Amino acid sequence: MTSLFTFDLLRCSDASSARRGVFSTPRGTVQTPAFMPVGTLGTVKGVEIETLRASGAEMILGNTYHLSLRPGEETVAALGGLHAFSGWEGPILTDSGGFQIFSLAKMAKIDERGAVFRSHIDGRIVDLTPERSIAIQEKLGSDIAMVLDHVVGLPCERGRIEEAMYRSIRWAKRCQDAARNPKQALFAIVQGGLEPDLRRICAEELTALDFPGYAIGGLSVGEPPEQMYEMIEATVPHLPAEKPRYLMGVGKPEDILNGILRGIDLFDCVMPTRNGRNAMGFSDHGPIRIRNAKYERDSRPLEDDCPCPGCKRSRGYLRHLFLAKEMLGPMLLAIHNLTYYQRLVARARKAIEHGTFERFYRERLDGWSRGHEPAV
RNA sequence: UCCCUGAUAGCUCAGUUGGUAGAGCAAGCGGCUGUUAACCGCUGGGUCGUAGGUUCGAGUCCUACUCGGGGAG
Repeated sequence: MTSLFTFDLLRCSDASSARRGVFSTPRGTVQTPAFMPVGTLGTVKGVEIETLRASGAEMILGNTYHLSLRPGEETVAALGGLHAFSGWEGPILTDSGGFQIFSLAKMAKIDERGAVFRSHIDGRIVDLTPERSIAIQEKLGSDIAMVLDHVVGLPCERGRIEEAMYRSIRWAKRCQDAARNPKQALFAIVQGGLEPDLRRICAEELTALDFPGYAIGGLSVGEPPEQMYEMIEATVPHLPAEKPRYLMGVGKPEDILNGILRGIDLFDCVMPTRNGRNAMGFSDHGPIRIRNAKYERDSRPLEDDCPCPGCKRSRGYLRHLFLAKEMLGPMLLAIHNLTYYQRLVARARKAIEHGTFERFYRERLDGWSRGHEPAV
């Protein structure tokens, strides 16, 4: 496993925990810090493969729970695995279904064995255990599998956080024992809510189990961003420096830079695609709500220097597409946002290489907080 | 010429036995963080066709008129 998956640190910042690395997998390398678009059902919604590649994405996500319900991991395997099935030839990371235990909690019963779901599609019972999650992910054939974890919403009383955290460690061990495929790396997930000492304990115990990568989970589930940043700071020092660190489900552009500043290497989030479909475009000047009337006759692109296909059109045109409910509107804004996120992490990588990341960080946060651009 | 029927928000329409009006869509704005989301939420907006009458009180009842739809001759 160590030979197939390597993580090389090219440079670590002197002034912060930011670091520039390369994560290598049998299906290609990933320049870090990296942002991974979310492709829950074997597609990054509304974005074709070449476009996704052109946006700069190197690794994408898939989801164990969703794909096992539809079309089913056996079907994906029969069609050649998730890569052949979807057409994405680069690295794929599959989430374990742990987040769905949380987000579909009304339909799930959780105990030490695992979680029993009612399918959100047809109400059928789904039995998701650590072993089953690994078996599904091996059938899907992703390059990185995630351990099944127990996520709790925040804020939450310490007792429940602690219980879920220790259970997550035991489930991580069971996932590790169940994993068979040497071509698939298994990442562990640190839980512990907003309790710094629980975060530390979890990080240390998982580190002792020696995983090829570590994720920080259970954040951006209701807590203010400052608390999320504090939890990253409480966790990162207790993770092995030579392994990639993945902040799950995060986040807004400012969250990404705050994560990088604190030593995170990998990010994923639905925000660029979902918010894009919902008519919000990201930019260096903050969000652009393209439905707003002020863009009706705005001939400028979303961003002047963006190479994405959406930025070959005017804001007025993009607004028209949304008001007319044309599917191209959501597609173009999703593509723009993915491109924006990729350009953001690319700039961050360059800045780390040049030893100027902290300045880049301050300039960007300042630009977003000013929140407006020069008048037309 | 007569009879019937309709006129309520920008649009299509609800409005119980009379107690000064609602919905959907549209519009404006906001939210979205390991996707149950091309989704969800909030807001604005109407001298109830016009003029009279009955009534304590009329979008609701009566009369006339205007405009639209249907029918008879």
